[in-house]
Formats: sequence, structure tokens, C-alpha cells
Amino acid sequence: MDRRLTQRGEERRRQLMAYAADRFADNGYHPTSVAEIVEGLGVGKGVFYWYFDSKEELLRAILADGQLDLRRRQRAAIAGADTPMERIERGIRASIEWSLEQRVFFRLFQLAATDDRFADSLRKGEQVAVRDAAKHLADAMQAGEIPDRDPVLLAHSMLGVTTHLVQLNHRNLLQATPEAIDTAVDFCLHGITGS
Amino acid sequence: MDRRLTQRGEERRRQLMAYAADRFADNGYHPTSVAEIVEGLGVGKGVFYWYFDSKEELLRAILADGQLDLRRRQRAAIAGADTPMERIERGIRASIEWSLEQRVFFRLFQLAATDDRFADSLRKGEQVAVRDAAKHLADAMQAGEIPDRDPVLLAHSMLGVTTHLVQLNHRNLLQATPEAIDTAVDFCLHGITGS
Amino acid sequence: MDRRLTQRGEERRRQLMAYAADRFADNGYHPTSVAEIVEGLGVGKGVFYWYFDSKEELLRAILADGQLDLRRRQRAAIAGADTPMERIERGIRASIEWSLEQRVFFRLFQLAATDDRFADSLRKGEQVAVRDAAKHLADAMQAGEIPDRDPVLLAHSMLGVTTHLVQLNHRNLLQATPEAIDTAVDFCLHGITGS
Amino acid sequence: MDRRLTQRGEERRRQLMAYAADRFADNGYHPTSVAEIVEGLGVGKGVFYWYFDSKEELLRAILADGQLDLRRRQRAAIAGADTPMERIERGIRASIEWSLEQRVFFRLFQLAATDDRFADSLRKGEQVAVRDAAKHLADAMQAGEIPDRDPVLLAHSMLGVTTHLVQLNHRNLLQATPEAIDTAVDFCLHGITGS
DNA sequence: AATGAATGAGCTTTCATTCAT
DNA sequence: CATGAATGAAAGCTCATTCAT
Repeated sequence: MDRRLTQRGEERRRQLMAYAADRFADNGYHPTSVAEIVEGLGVGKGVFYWYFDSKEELLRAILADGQLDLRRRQRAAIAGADTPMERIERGIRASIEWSLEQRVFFRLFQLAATDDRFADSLRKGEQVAVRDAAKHLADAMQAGEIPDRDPVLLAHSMLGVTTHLVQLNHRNLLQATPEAIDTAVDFCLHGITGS
Repeated sequence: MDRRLTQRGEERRRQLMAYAADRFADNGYHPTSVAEIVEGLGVGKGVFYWYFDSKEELLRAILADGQLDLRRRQRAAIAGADTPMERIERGIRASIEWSLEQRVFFRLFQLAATDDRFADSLRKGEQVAVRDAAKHLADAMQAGEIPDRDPVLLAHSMLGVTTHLVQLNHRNLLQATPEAIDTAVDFCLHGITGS
Repeated sequence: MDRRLTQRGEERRRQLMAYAADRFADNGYHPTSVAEIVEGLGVGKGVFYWYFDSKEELLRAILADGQLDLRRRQRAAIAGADTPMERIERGIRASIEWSLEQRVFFRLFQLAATDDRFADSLRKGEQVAVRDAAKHLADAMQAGEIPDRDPVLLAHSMLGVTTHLVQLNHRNLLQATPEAIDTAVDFCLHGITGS
Repeated sequence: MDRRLTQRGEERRRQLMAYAADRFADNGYHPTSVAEIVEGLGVGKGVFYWYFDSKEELLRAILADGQLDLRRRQRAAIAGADTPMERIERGIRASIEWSLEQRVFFRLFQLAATDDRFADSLRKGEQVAVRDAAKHLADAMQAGEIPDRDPVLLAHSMLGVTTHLVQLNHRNLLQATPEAIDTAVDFCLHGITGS
């Protein structure tokens, strides 16, 4: 799908993505039909296929959007930090905050991770973030601030903690209060610092 | 579905569940059709609906099976431990090991967690395990072995770490070697121990 | 589609093929929808896909049926002939007669010949018949009954004459009376006999 | 569609017809969409419907163009001939040559002949040519050069031979070499001459 | 003249489920 | 218990055509 879009077309595309993202997040990918999406927006079915090759491509586009946004936030958060440990903490906090705010994107990431058709594109984004964190961890090890361990594994461990916390919050099983977030961040920092 | 099953009937039911579990784990719940399941076993469609009310009920039954098995393993692991901290570590390790062995069940848990129709029944099992771990954590706090923090949150943090590790392993993004498992367990123990 | 069919299933399959053949012959392949076919028979849409993988496969099955029938007729016609020339004439006449009787099959052959998706399977059947005729022509040349010329080309020329005649008849542009058939057969025989 | 077209408009119309003719010949009428045509030319959909009322009308216009061109060629070929038999042979040869050159038109004629919506307009053109040939045949009979037989049927027989030969050539099943053409023409001439 | 956007009926196909045997 | 057949709503998608600009 490589169409030259007018201003109006660009808006329609956004509109479709936003509405579909909501529906996917609420009902899941398979249970949400294209008909449901276009009816929800009060447009004809053809409109959908004017902007997207398929339902699959639509979700892919949404996911890419989300990953881009998350990545931006992480970069901005890390930007002003001076030490590796500071970068790590800021990165964690930025990820948690973004995920708490971007409920829809977060749920779509979770959804997509369980579907082979989408898991790969997610993987790429995740790996970028993980490798970034691993780099900072390696720096901290170099500086003797934390003991030597596989930095990639540690980065993934932190990711596991934060992801799970956000999930609980979105499912209303736990309130992600500032204190709770602090506890989780502390858990991570002590996890990497070791004895 | 409350049928008195003969010996042979019981086997058929197991067979259906095992085969369906494999297919669901490989292709996902929605993309796997009932037709695919019965054809794979070389039986007619009637067989399926003799043993299960619906495709949905089938997955629910599979999930319940898995949760029961996991719970058993966790209990057995904790049984011989004397201190709270030992119980915690053994519980973590048991969960990791089971999840690594039971690839199919683990994948189905992940799948089901993203589908509202199944998420609730999973939740229940998860909460039992979390509350159990939280109890041990509270015991350890009481004994002054770890600083006071929300034990439920800590338990969830550990769950996040282990789940993520297993996920990586099953996706071939990381080998869950004994060393890697040790690192993750260490991460958790230091996470709860704090400074 | 490799299904074990019961007596009843076999009948349904035949029924679908017969009805669809009529509709395809009347309206063409593309303009005839699966919905039209199943509605015409008063059955559900699923029935169609129980017996055929696709609309395309259905037409292929019909064509194969027709070709088999034509081939049988040609073989039977030639069977009792003693000389090459007699075999040729009987073969021509058998083809014409079959094509006149089997209006539907004949139209489907014409239809399919203009569609790349089906042309190949037709080709094979046609070539078998042509090669057979060419063999008889070569025999006649050997015997000095007709002058030497490319026997395949001559066989095709005869095929062109007969096909065209039948076409005219089915389109009501010409009555294929016994006299007309005789004229066409004569045309062919003189065409191959030469001066 | 009765539009006063500018010079440029005339060109656009030609361009659309030429491109569409290619696509129809390659993929068939139904499988070729209007979208495909306009996208192939890099123009908007409005252009198409500015020049043609419908997809159907477009094909009709193309077919009319082709028939006109063929008719011209046939007339020119016959022009210089003195005897009926010469006219017949020249007509045959002209038809074969044109059909070999005008691969696209020829394929479209074949396509259209199997579709009731277009068959009629083709029929008219074919009948003109056939009646023309039949007239020459009748002249030859009058002159005693060939035996008396239904001249229309003979003309159609010749048409069947030549059409089939060209078809084979376009499908790469046979090379229409000068010798092959001679053989086919001979076949026709002997076919009408008889014993 | 021309464009991109929109329409919506209709297409082929799928699939959970039911049923007669 | 088990089978093959049948159902029919609904899915994803296509496409000739129209329209606002």
C-alpha cells in the first residue's frame, strides 16, 4: 500500500488506526472484524481497503506507530542522564510511565506477542531497547558499580518486572501508585546490583 | 458437559485435549479450527461435540489441567524447605523448570492471558501462587531477613522475571541454561533482599 | 479434496457438478457465483465447500469428466475400423456427434480454453486426441493413400473444422444436419487427401 | 459516450484502449479490474469514466477497432485478384497473417466469443467475412471450378481451419511457419475443391 | 479533464455447531 | 459413541461505479 494521500486521506488513515487500535485492545484481533471497524466510523467497507492492504497490515502499522512512540520517550528520558546507572533507572521509569499512559498500545503489544504473525516485528523493537539497556549495564559493570553478569539477561529481567507491573495495573489487579513503581524500580536496581 | 465416561471415553477426551493443546500452542486459538483438530485425529466432528460443549470449553479444560499440574509441582518443591527464603527460591525454581518443560501449557497460558474469555480463570490460579509466595515473603520480613515492602508486589515482580525468561527461551531468543536460571533467580532474591 | 464419500455424498457431488456445469455453460464461469449454485439446489453454502476446495476446482472436475467421456466415445468409434482412413473418418464423426449431444461440456471446453487457469488441463486431452489422429494419418501416408504432410498439422486442421461447425450449431447460426456433417467430413477428408 | 474529444483526449482514449486490450488479452476480461488499468497508466479513476461509460463499453470499443482493421486488411488483399479462387486464397492468407500479427486482437476475439455480452457484435463481423467468402465460393461453383456444396458451410470450414492454426501458434503449441501456413491453405483449397 | 476518496453490494471462503443415521 | 453431511452467519476482501473538489 503505497498511496499518495491528501490531507484528508491522512486524517482518515489516522482515524482508522486509532479506532481499530481501541477495538483490538478491547476485543482482541480476531474477534474484531473489519466490518465492525468501518461501521463504527460510519464509512463504507471500501474505505478500509483504500488505506490498508489487509487487516493484518493495519495492526502492523499500529504496532509500528506505538513502538516508535515508546522509543522516542525512552530516548528523551535517557538523554539528560550522566551515569550508566542513572540511564538505566530513567529508562525503566520511562518505559513504565509510557506503558501506563498508553494502555491501548501496551495491550496491543501483549496481544501481538502471542501471535506469530506479529511477534517478529515486535521482537525487533524490544531487542533494540534491551540492547540499549544492556549497554548501560555493561558500562556499569566496567565501572565496577555492579557485579559482572550477562547484561542482556539482566535487561530482560528488568523488562519482565516492569511489563508485569503494568499488566497488573491495566487489569485492575494492582494500582501502580508512585510507591508501587518505586518498589518495582528498586527491585530491579537491587536485582542488578546484587550482594 | 457432565458425562459419565468409560475408560475408552476418558482416553479419547485426553487425546483430544492433548492434540488441541498442541495446535492451539502452535497456531493460536482462533486460527485453529475444530475441523483441523478432528481431522488431525482422524475422527468425525461428532466426537468433538460428544466430549466438549464448545471449542471454548475445550481450551478451558486444557488450561485447568495445566494449572493443576503447575500447582502440584510448586507444592512438591516447597514441601521440604525449612525457611521462608528457601521456600521462595524453591518455588521460583520449580515454576521456571515446569514452564520450561511444559512448553505447550506455558504458551497456552500466554495466549489465554490476552483473551478476556479465558483470562479470568488463569488469574485465579496465578493469584493463588502469588499469595502463597507473598506469605513466605511476609514471613521473611517478619523474621527480619528482608526489608518491609509490599509482599504481593514483590511476588509479582519475581513472577514477571521468571515468566519473561521462559518466554525468551521458548522463542529461541535465549538459552535458559542452568547459569541463566541462576542469574534470574539471583536477580529475584537480590530484588527482594534490597540494600 | 480427498474425502471418503457415502452413496448420498457421491450423489450430491454429481448434483453440484451437473448444476454448476449448466450455469457455467449458460452464464460463464466468472458471472456464476457459488451462491447462485447452492441456492439453485436449495442447499447451504457450506455444502459446496464440503465437496470442493474452490469454485476453480469444481470447474476442473467438470472438465475432467467431460474429457473422459469424449475420449471414451472416440475410442469406441475407432474400435471396429480396419483401415487408417476409416479410423480417421470415424474419429471425426464421433467427435462431432459427441460435441453436438454434449452441448454443455462443449461450451465449457470453449470457455475454459480462453482462461489460462484451465487451458492447460484441456490442452492435455486435446493433444491426446490429436496425436491419435496424427498416428492414423501417418499410417495412411505410409500406405500411400494420402500425400506426405505434417500429420499433426492436418489433425489440428480437421479439429478446427469440426469444432467450428459444432460451435455454429450451438449458437443457432447453422443447423448441423446429417448433410452438413457430411459436407464438413468431406471437407476434412479432401483436405488431407489433397490433389 | 458521445463526447467531443480534443486531440489530447483522443490520445488518452487510444492509450486506455491499447493498455486495456493488453491486460484483457493477458489476464482475461473479468480478472482485469478498472483499477488495474488506470493504475497501470498512472491516472485516476475519473479518467476512465470520462472516456468510457463502463468497462463493458471499453471492450466493445476495442473489439470494434479490431474488426475494422481486420476487414480492411481482407479487402486490400482481395482487391487485386482476378479469379474467385484467387480471391479465396488471398482472403484466407490475409486473415491468417493479420491474426498472427495482431495477437492481442485475436485473443480478445476468442475471449469475447465465449461471453454472451460480446458474442453478438463479433458475430456480425464474422458473418460479413463469411458471406464475402461464400460469394466467391458460389462464383467458383458457377464457373465449374469446384463442386456444388453449401458455400456458407465451406467458408466456415476454412475459417475453422485458419482460426485453429493461429490459436495453436499463439499458444506456442505450433510454429506457424510459411510452410505450415501453406499446408493449412492447401488443406482448405482441397477441402473446397473436393474429388 | 482529472484526482483521490468513497460506496456498498457482492464475492469466495471459513467455521462453530447441529443433525440424521 | 461415532460418522459424514449440512447449516448459515459472518469473515476478509474486491470492484465497478460515483462523487466532491
